[in-house]
Amino acid sequence: MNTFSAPKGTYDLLPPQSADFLAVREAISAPLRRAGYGYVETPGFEQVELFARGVGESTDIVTKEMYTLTTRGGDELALRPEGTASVLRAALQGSLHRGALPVKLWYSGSYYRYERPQAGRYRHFSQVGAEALGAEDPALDAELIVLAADAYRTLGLREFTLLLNSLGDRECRPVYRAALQDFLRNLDLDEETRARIEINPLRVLDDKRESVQLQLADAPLIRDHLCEGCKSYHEQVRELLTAAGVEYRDDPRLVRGLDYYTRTTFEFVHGGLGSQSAIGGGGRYDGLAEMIGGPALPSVGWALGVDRTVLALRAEGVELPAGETTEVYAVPLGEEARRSLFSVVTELRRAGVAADFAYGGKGMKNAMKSANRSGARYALVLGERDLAENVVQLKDLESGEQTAVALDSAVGQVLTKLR
RNA sequence: GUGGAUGUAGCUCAGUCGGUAGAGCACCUGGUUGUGGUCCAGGAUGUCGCGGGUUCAAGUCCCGUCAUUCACCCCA
Repeated sequence: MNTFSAPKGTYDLLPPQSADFLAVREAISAPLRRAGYGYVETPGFEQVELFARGVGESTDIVTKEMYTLTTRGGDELALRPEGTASVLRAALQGSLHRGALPVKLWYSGSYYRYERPQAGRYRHFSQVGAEALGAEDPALDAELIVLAADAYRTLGLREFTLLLNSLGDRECRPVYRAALQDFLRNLDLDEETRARIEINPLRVLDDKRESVQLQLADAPLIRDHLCEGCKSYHEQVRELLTAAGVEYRDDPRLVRGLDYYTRTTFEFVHGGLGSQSAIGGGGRYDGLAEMIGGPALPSVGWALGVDRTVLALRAEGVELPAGETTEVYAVPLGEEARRSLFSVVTELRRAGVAADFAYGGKGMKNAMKSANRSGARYALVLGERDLAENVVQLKDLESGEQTAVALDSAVGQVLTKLR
């Protein structure tokens, strides 16, 4: 038995399932690259303060879910719990915001949160994200949402819903916040929730407990408190989405767990994951750059959960196309054959053919079994008899037909057969 | 942090009333001296999560513990 196992809440990605993850990352990122988003990669850890100020001191992410550490030099660091704060920090540090705006960036990586593991919730998880920095334009919000929805569709995902809301801006949100607090303070709630009313009242709307939801029926909604600017901005985003054929559902209660969101807020939810239904989400964060010490830089972005998207695809029974499969499998018999065939395989690979080789000195029978399992269409069999005649046996594994071809024309023959 | 469920072969699981373990799949060997997928024959594999208790006897009953898992909370 293994002495070690992956830490709680983590898992290893192994073949063949790992191919699904690569396919999901590719399907999400390819459209971003085509839409002018450049690749950005930031460290796996940052100063704790960046997340505390960026994500929000009052959020669960910062107060109880970060993996923090103190270096020998005394720096307080945290494994990144999300991507936006890091990417914005990197863009500011690299002065990208001094060039043409918006700056459009995409990224893919691992994130860490210390939470109780559960279906679709891991301590180490994988996201692909996109951020568009430095422009206040409803079309930019719409662009990102359309790119995400289209990526899901391309993967074959069907049963997801896009929830849309506006959280207002620094002008109208405080007014709403106060109105909501007045309402919430009169409800019958537990101590922890009462505390939340004072720190982050909007998040109370997100409570799933029925006893809480029943009391929230008449809660004031942000949409009735939006200022003219926010109202018109949100309306434009909605129109652009509709024009693009992207379906959405207005959800006036949609709140996100990160404090930096303003105006447009959205979440993609899927019913097949158990209780963790969000497969992706994001929104506009016009004040974040200033919160982490930069200039005003209105921005919008999202992150899609790779693990959760894979779970959603499995829940819908979507089969992703398999990745690279072996086309030709080489079976050598004996030392001399091994040397010759190895060169053939190398040449095939250099010519772009997916070729594999029976390593480990297997017997004929075993080697053929491996050839079969590799999924290869053709096998190349080389033994002493063939060497004596300077030929190699080219076998079609589907039909079982086998023909001898000249050893030095083998690569060409295989290429002709395959193409 | 709170609550529920489950831990038996590599995987999925069965195991009756307590009598020291079984199936399917996968794997290996042979049937075939140099030919796979099908078929046939044979084979290997277990700290029954761990520790303790009850008992003549524990995979089975009791207690503890660890792990996994689901839900709350929170979020991707």
